[in-house]
Amino acid sequence: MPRLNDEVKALLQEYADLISITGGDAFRARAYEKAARAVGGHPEDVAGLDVKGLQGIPGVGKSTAEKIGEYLRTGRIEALEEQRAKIPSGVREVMGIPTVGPKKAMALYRGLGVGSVDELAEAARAGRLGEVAGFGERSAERILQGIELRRQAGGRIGIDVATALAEDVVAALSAVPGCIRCAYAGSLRRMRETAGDIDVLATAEDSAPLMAAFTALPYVAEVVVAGATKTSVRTAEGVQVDLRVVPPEDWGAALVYFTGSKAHNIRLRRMAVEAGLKLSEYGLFRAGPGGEKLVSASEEEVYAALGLPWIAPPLREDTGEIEAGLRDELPRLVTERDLRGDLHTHTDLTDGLAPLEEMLAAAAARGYAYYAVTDHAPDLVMQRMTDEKMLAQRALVRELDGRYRRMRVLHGTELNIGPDGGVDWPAGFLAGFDVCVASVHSHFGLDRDAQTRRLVRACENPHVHVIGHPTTRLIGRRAPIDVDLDEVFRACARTGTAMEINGAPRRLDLRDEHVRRARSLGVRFAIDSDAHSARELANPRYGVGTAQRGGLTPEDVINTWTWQRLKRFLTKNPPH
DNA sequence: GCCGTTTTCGGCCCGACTGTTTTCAGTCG
Repeated sequence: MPRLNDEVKALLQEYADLISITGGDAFRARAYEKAARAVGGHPEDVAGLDVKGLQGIPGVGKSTAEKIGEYLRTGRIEALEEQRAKIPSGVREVMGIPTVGPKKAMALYRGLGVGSVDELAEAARAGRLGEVAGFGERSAERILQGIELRRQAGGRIGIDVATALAEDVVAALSAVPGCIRCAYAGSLRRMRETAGDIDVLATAEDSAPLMAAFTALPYVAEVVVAGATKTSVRTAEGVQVDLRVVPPEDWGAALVYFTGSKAHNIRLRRMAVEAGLKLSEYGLFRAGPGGEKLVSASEEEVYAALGLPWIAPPLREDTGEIEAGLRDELPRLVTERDLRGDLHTHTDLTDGLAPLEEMLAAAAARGYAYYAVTDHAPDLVMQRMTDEKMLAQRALVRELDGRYRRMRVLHGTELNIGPDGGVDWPAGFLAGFDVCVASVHSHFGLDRDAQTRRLVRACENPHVHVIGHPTTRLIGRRAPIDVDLDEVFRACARTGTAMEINGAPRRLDLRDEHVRRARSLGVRFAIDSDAHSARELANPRYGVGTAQRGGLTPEDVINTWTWQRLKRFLTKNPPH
């Protein structure tokens, strides 16, 4: 299920981590990290490459290529196994807690025998961390905060991982003879930002072949439940996948039921009861014993029988969609097909993996009408940006613009919003960009007032068009900054600055509820990929999911607009 | 370990922040 490149990426990353933990050469560790990233972002499948071809991937040399080759041949990497034998795997998990890196993880293991996150939490609560040199009260506190953040994520998996797995299961089962329909449901269909497990629904006259095919999938590690209507498995990565097979005539009711949400379903059932009906996963029935089945075959029929239009899954949270449906005022939700361009992307001039030409070719293949290159600005020092490099890139962009018949290439940048709300360059230099995204990359700990002021000031900058990943949260890893979002939204609406819905699966920032709120205050949005490789240009599908959950229409999203209209927005004259 | 209009060795994204130190190591972006 995971692309082989992702598997290899994970192994190389693990190898790099183990080198760091065991105190190996930091540059060697970095080399493997770099290779891991490069393999993950490489457009070509590594399975089709020999050692020579693997070395064609930038950052992959002889040694790494041989290790990958070994893995493709034998399914294991000896050197990695040797490293694994040295240290419990839990130490690497401990390293995953914010503020804990390889050195601290090792110190905790050596000093206290901490070999798992649970043991770390226990030691921190018991006040034992102080026994290890370099740890004090504050660090124990921050470690516990980090663990809590992870606990809140609750072992849920990212939407990208879940989607890939779900699509693979659906494709495999759809190919089984006798399978009439198959789709995934649950929170994933509602486009929630993470998934706890994966629900797959299928119809067939005979469920046995489907169940057999399901449990035989190569990545199934354990069969949790095996029955005629429901089978649950766990993958090697620990993800639970449930398959339910229903008769073809019950597809619609089952799909409604298993898509949820629970709150939405409860509302539907209550409406059914009020109408003298009964709704279950088996259909909509007349109430009472032996009540006749009215409809069940399609979602549309079920909703219609309750007096509702079909409701898009991302809206099914009982947050007003039922009422809107009854009034026939459901929004025409924005879709991925509505997107005419991407306004936040990177190249290898900063921390992207692919050169400009490769990103442009991939963008053009997506059918975009416009595409902005927005590499990092100099205040993010590690990216080593200079005026000269940026201007040289601009010259190249101007040259390449026009190479693609239907796609306009825009030159932009991702600015850094400083603690006081200032950005990297003075107005004169900024004026040379077609589009400027401005984002917070530092000073995450400012207090609410300061954080709000800095973002408002960034909005007020006439050269800032989009606020990138506005809350800077990383799902399950970093809490959002403390900021008065309403104040910032008002500033956006007032100044004609768009809020980004960053489609990177670990960000999804703004999130659904903020989107809803911002829209009500008159804010416009940009759904961007923040791509650091050609593959990540597909990220907007997740951002679109968030936008749909927030009830956005194409009108709300500036990168669904024609270039003519977007161009006017980018001149940022306050509307009068 | 990778890489070279610095080319087969000697570099490797650099600076800020944090908490612990009493001069700095570790982590992060």
